[in-house]
Amino acid sequence: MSSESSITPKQGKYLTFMYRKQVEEGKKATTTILSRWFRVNPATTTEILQKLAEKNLVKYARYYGAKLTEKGVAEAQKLLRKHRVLEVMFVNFLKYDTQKACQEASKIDYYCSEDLINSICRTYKHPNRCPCDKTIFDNIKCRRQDQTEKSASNQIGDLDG
Amino acid sequence: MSSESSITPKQGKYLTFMYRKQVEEGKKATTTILSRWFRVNPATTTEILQKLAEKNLVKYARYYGAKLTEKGVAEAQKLLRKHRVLEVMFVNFLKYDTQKACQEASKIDYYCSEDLINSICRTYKHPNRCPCDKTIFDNIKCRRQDQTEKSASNQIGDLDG
DNA sequence: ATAAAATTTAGGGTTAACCAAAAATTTTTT
DNA sequence: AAAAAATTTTTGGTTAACCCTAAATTTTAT
Repeated sequence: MSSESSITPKQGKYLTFMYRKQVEEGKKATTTILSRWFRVNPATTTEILQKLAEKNLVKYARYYGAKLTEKGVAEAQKLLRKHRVLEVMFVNFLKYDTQKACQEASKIDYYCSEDLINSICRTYKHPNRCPCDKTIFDNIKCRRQDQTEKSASNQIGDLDG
Repeated sequence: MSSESSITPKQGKYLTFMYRKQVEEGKKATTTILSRWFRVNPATTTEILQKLAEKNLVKYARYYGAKLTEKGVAEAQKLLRKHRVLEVMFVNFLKYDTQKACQEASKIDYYCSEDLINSICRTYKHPNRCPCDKTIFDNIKCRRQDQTEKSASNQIGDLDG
């Protein structure tokens, strides 16, 4: 249930990077480009691409590269929304410049619950642009101010404050 | 450098839990107590305790339990500060109740940079109590509004927004 | 049609977390 | 003080995420 995300942090980074390249820039994210960006051996990139393919987030044909599936696009947008909503907050609330906002958002976006992001999003009246003017994808639940989330009580290892 | 934290997320959870028990409640966090709290096999707890001992965060003598070292206390306080500063923000800015604030803070505290936490802390004029009235430890750098942090440019795999 | 470049396979490695079962140690009962 | 019980540790695993080099394969550019 809830499956907040069945992908790993690194897989998330790959998805969002591929999204930017493919969807937003109309370019193709080749194995080389990915491996250079993430500074890993191409073999590592291939491996991750294959994992993403297993999860149907990417359509992968060897030697021909990988393309985000609908599911992959959705997942990337989910992550980018988190990232960009955080950026909005960091710029507005903490007066960060866009670059720093991006850096700090990158460190935690993956770990932020959708609920938390929605709260921030509502606070800022559902912004549709991040500080660097990229789209913040719409989220129906958020717009509905959906309180459906059961406040899952007694989480393991929580309450450490 | 900067070593923002050489401990793993789980190790961090252990440290903060032990801190609460030992320092704040004057009790002892035995292997059984820890393994029950984290819902893991006692063997797993022993293993983690040994790792913490290797890192000098805990003084560990088999069968006699573990105690936080000075270094361990410092590390725990660093993490608890992050946690509690986040709670302050969630309660004030997002109008979360203390329980929810705690839950959401637990998900990201470890991953938040000290710099980010300091920015939030400054915004709230260095609060010394979290919403559940626990201490927020002082941080000299933060009080000094220390801008020393080099904005480490070009982080690998960042800029995914 | 080759040579060069890109990509994948094959076969590795490390580290974090986890577990069950057996052994060791301490604690509690009787 | 033994025996029994409870706790803790050791032993010997597992899985998953990332990462690598070197060799093979496929594509591309000449």
